[in-house]
Amino acid sequence: MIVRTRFAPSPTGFLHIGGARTALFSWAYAKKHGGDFILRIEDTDVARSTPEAVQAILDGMHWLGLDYNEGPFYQMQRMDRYKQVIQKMLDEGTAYHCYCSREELDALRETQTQQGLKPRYDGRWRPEVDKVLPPPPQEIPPVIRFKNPQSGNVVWNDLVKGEISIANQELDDLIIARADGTPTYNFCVVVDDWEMGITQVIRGDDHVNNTPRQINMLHALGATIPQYAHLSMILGDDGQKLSKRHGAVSVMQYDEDGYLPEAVLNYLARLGWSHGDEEVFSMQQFCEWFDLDHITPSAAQFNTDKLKWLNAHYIKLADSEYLVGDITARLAKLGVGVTDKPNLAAVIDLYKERVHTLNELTENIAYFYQKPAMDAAAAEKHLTDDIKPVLAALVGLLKDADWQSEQIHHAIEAVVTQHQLKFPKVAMPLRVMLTGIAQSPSIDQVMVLLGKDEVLARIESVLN
RNA sequence: GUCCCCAUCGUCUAGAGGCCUAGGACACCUCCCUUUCACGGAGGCGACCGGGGUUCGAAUCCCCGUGGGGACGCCA
Repeated sequence: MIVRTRFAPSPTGFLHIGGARTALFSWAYAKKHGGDFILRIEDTDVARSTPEAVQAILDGMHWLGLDYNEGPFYQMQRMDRYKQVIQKMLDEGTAYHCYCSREELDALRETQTQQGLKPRYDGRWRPEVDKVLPPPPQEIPPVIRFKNPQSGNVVWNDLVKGEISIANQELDDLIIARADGTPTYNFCVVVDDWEMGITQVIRGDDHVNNTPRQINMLHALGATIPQYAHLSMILGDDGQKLSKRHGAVSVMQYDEDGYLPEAVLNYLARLGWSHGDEEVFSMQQFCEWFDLDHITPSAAQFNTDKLKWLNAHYIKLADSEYLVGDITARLAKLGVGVTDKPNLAAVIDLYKERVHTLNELTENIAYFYQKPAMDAAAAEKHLTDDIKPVLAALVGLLKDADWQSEQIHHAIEAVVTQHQLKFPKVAMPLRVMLTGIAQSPSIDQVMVLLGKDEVLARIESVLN
């Protein structure tokens, strides 16, 4: 049987890190087994779903490179089909009308909670043999409920958590269609997973409690039950639950913050899943290795430091020419226009082994394209009066130098020897004058890229 | 409250009864490299939640406890 997995977000916000990992695992599982990965937008909550959120999810998927074989399907466009199935269930007696008002339900819940009971529908409109139902009140438009089995257990072998068993007594007759006729989440999922031929449902473990209800409905429809794999949640860096109020950010924020999708993907792959001691691997390798057996059933705390480490790794690996477009855009955001004088790819080459994010890279190289503001503390420490004559002497040598890093190095060596100094004594003030700060790559290489005119101009503007 | 789930270094994890004196990675510390800062290299620190079983033998299996999380919507 061909593997078919799906990612089914509701468009009520951006694609966050947890959703991204769920999507990644579903995607990888399909790839691994040569199956299909389907994107389904669960937009039946009309009040909260927005087209912007749909776009945000699509953008996130695209940035990560999670492509889908089918979809996106929109549940709102499948209303007719849901209604047909509901009618079928009504006809077959596996669903029924319930005329409870919201107020009545609220009151019921309150009493149960006060009594220390689990709040659930008491089945007052559930038809039974020999049970006499009251006449339907005219003023209340009914909802439709699923007639859940009342005894026995629903048991499934969760591909991540192992066997899970929930008693039907714990479940109540859930609403599958609202008073206005629109079907609800648990029902749409059932119909869609069934009709889309989903073989493995890989989703967040906040759905564990929905699973027995869905299995019961699947049974009522005579559908095949897919396998389920419930992924544990991802906690924030501080170990706290991620929420809109606390720490949850769009995956696109990582783009914004200077992370490469390769790094985010690799990081997410290792969060809750492992393949022995492997830490760094491509998505192709991941798809070959991926399995549900090695997913941790416990929640995982996000670790930005490790993500940064991976990001640094992928930045080092990245082709500098390839990064030019991205870095140009990031520089523009800082108000820095790239010129062709120092070749940007060459500048990136010089810096990409030293940074953890593309933003860091961008900030570090800005001085190549605009005069840097000089760090006062660094200037005070290194750019002392006694060194200025030495620098003036260096300027003289530099003017005649062939502009290669070796020649520049020789020039510095020459003044260093002549004045009986250590190399850093001259290199440090040069750094401060040229880059604004006391840390940079080899100063001669910086000077090569900066160009003779610019180097002399920056030095002389300080000396004069 | 009820039900469900989870539990190895600070963090992500390896571990399917003897391979465990518990391995790797991030972070941290030390040293090396060095023209500063990084990068890189070599070391170091650091964990099986507690208690009972089962077994010749348990991080691994079972039970109880404790702690954490999730779910209990005409949200998804």
